[in-house]
Amino acid sequence: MTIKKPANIRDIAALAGVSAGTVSRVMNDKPGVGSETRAHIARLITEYDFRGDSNARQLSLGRSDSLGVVFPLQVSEVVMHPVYPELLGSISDAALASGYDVSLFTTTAEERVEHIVDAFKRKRVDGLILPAASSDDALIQRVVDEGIPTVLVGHRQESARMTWVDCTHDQAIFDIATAMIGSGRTRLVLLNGPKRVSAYQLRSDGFWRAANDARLVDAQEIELGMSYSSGLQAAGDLFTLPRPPDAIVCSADSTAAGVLEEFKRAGIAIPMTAEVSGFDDTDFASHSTPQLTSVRMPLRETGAAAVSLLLNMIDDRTAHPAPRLLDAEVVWRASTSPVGGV
Amino acid sequence: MTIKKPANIRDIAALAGVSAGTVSRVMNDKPGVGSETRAHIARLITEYDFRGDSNARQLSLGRSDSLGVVFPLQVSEVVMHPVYPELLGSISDAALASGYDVSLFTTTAEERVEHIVDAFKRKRVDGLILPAASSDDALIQRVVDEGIPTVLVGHRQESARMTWVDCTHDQAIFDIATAMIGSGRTRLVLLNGPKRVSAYQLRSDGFWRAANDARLVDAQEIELGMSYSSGLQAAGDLFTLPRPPDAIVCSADSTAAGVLEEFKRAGIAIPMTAEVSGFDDTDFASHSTPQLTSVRMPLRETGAAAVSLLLNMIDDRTAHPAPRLLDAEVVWRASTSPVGGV
DNA sequence: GTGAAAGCGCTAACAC
DNA sequence: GTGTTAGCGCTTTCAC
Repeated sequence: MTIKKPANIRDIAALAGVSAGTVSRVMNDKPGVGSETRAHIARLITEYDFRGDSNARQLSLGRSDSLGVVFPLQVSEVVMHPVYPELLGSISDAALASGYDVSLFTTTAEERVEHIVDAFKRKRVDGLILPAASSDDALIQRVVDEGIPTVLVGHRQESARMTWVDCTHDQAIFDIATAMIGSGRTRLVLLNGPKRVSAYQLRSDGFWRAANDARLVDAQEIELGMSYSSGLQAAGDLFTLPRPPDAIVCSADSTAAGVLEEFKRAGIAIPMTAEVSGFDDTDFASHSTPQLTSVRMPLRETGAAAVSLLLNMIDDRTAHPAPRLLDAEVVWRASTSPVGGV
Repeated sequence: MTIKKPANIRDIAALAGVSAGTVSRVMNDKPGVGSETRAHIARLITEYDFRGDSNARQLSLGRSDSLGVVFPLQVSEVVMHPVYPELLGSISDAALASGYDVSLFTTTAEERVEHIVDAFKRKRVDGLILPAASSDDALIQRVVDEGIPTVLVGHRQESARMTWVDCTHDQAIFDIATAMIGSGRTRLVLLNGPKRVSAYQLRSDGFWRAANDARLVDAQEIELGMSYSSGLQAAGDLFTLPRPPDAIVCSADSTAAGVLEEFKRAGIAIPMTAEVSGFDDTDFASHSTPQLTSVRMPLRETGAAAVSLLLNMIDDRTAHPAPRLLDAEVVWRASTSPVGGV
């Protein structure tokens, strides 16, 4: 004969001969229960595999213990594709470690913005992590208007209930471009994504700061999709010019891979005739010929920091945690000359 | 003077001079409300931007309107990396279209299995979509035991409350290998992922079916991680053999990219000396030199089908929808000889 | 067609 | 220490 499974906290209470309140105290590790009673109740909870109903708990508490994460996951050339899975994984891990679930929203398309705001208003999520936002993102404005606790990742903008986490894209690109110039290059090109995406704007900033510091006259920036094919094509185009570049800084390894391939086809020696760098430090970068200088972003730290800041804002309605700027690391490899010259 | 925002359904009811029940009927498009009353209440709801509290609704209804999706998102060589974002995006889109949210779980590691079961038992999710499962997955057993409505993606296993969606990995690889044999190749190699992952087992099946049908004696399968670097290395190793292969079937474009690169280094002509194929039909495949024959999986359809089957099982506790097998498509390109021989 | 009332299962303030 | 009580905000019978 099988034990009828107790359905709710009152059933457990009845079994233990106590009241529901006492069981609640035990389940939430609250004080005010005698150690024997506590042990007894704990045993019953385990025995009957009782978990409670989170909807009821959340209704009572007025919160959802759930974070919304907004990711434009559609495969798109615009988007910094390789970083998403890892970032998402790290956010999820960090949330879980703090007892939060992650609710996923996959686009910021105009018609979906209201769905995200709605999720907050209906108390489905307590706050938002919003990566890769651009300054003209409609969702940002709404989030500010509604006072939704929000942490931006990769876009630096603050307001009362909004802060950000980012890494030093600009400094990394500055360091790379400066090293290229230091090794004698004068005709630099940046193959960049669209600058309305903050991460790309920052890379542009770093690139131009390096070019201007060195009073370079031949630097240029080209905006394109961050794909293998666009790198391939851009490299082809550039080398039909009368004075082709001698250094190409790419905002993605995928684009750099296209450049490498086209250079191979065209017989252009790397790094002798032209230096090339990538971004994202993918598996490709460490195994291409030549190996590709690239930039490693601190993705797991970024995710963890975003969760930590957000929980901070959720727990304390008046908190306004300072933004976090983490270090991106340049991984120097053979596609650029050694730092500091030939 | 700003209007004090009505906090709950009773406030709206008071404003409309009706009872909460009536407002509830309007919000859920239920019959039994006069059209004038309905219009009036609808107007107030819009005016005050009232949404209701989903925790309360869920408590009352006993469900969460939320689907759990389990994705091992940690960057890993074992995992079919490029398909995840798109699959996840399509699941999310389909769920949203049916009024469901998506709750994300990022690992099936032993210690996390209970967390996922827990989420169901606490009514945080109504069911599970579980992609890329392998047959020895501990979560599958738990899910069956607990009777959690579940749809497997990429692993074919059924039980009372569990069904699956998959595509024809095996047939695609069979077609490719058969075409290679048809164009005169006799020494085929499959570079495959670990066979405990069902998708890789199926590719193995298709490969060996083709090899056996043709009574090939020189076919072999090598298990490795599905990365660029493992393709690079495997290709190098294979061509130190006395009788190197004349056709390499890869279970991922990333691996095929490594093979292509190594062949280029070694001066092996493709497809003349050896044919090569990939899987996933990434951007690389359509732009490499030579362009890469690859397999395009119906990812968006897969996600949509998974959601549809799952909602079916959630709505009807006795439903046991038939599994869905979708077609994977071989995209023939220059890295293999034309279908049917030279 | 609409209102009243009884839950859904939990938490927390207040008694004792 | 522990029980009692009053919600949390919604849905849904059951009257009228």
